[in-house]
Amino acid sequence: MPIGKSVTVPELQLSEFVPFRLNRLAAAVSEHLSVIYRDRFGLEIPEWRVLVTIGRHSGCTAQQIVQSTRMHKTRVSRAVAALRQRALLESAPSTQDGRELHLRLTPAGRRIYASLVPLALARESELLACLGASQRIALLRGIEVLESSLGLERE
Amino acid sequence: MPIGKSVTVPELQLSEFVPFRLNRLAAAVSEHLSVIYRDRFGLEIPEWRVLVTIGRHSGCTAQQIVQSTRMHKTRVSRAVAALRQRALLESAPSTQDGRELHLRLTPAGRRIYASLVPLALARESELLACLGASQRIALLRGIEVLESSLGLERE
DNA sequence: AGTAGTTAGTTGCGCGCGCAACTGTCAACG
DNA sequence: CGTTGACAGTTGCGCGCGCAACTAACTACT
Repeated sequence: MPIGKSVTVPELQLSEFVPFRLNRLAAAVSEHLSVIYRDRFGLEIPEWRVLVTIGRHSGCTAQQIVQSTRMHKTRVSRAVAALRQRALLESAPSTQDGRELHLRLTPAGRRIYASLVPLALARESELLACLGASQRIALLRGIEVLESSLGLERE
Repeated sequence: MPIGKSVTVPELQLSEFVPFRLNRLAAAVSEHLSVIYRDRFGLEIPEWRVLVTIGRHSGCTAQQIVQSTRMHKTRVSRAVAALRQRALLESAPSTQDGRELHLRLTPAGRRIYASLVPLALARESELLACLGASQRIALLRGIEVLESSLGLERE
């Protein structure tokens, strides 16, 4: 047995720690994107997500938005209320299930959706433009593996 | 000119939209990690980050933590206050600059730090275990490119 | 030395979030 | 048919966050 401390204390450099880096990166990407939905249309992230989901899946319910976005149901509820307040969406009770509300965009909501989507997609392309084609594929593949490992995107 | 709609409205599937996926992934990873620092030690993310930073860079100032973590200075200030409250760190005014406070872990803080770091590193390894070696390298490389493209990790 | 501008850190305030509890509706079962 | 439990969606509450304003201390310039 050697004398003295033989164990080296492991070091944790936060800027190389993957969970921290992912959080910081996600925050920066959100900030980068927010000029599209916040500065130009006065939407916050929850509203933006709800708007986009309903725009793609007209007539869906809040519960479906909860499942697909993994947002808390109160967050969805409040985002829906805010969009309804601004007359960007309307809700109608389901005929089959009186608890559910089917959500649809109003014409005003569709107009915003139609102008927002191309801008957001362009912003995404712009974000990924710093990556080569194979780099981009590898990155997305890695994210995909992590997602399924963590049980995300189950539907 | 063709008759009818010739433009196809671009679609945005949230679950394939990179900014959304990054946010969702980062949240899941944080959740996955939080059992280490929250459930076992009652620390929240800001406290955890401050603790780890001071553990690595003893005597640093709050401002240095702000720069390296990119947290808002009020968040750092409150995390420092919480850790001081629990007697996990102590602060001493700088002799060169009376505005600065040099932060050090107390023995109790060092004990927590010493038990926390190996657990966190193990959790990180566990997270990345679903990736092959080359996949992992490619993912981290992609993250790195995005970080520098967004102006992160400037120091 | 005195003043103006800057910086480190703290604090009051409003707001959005998640939790827990609630209402109303549906399905199952005796 | 009435009761029980589950589910969709909303709301009251406490809390942590970021913003803006503040104090105190440093720097620069005259």
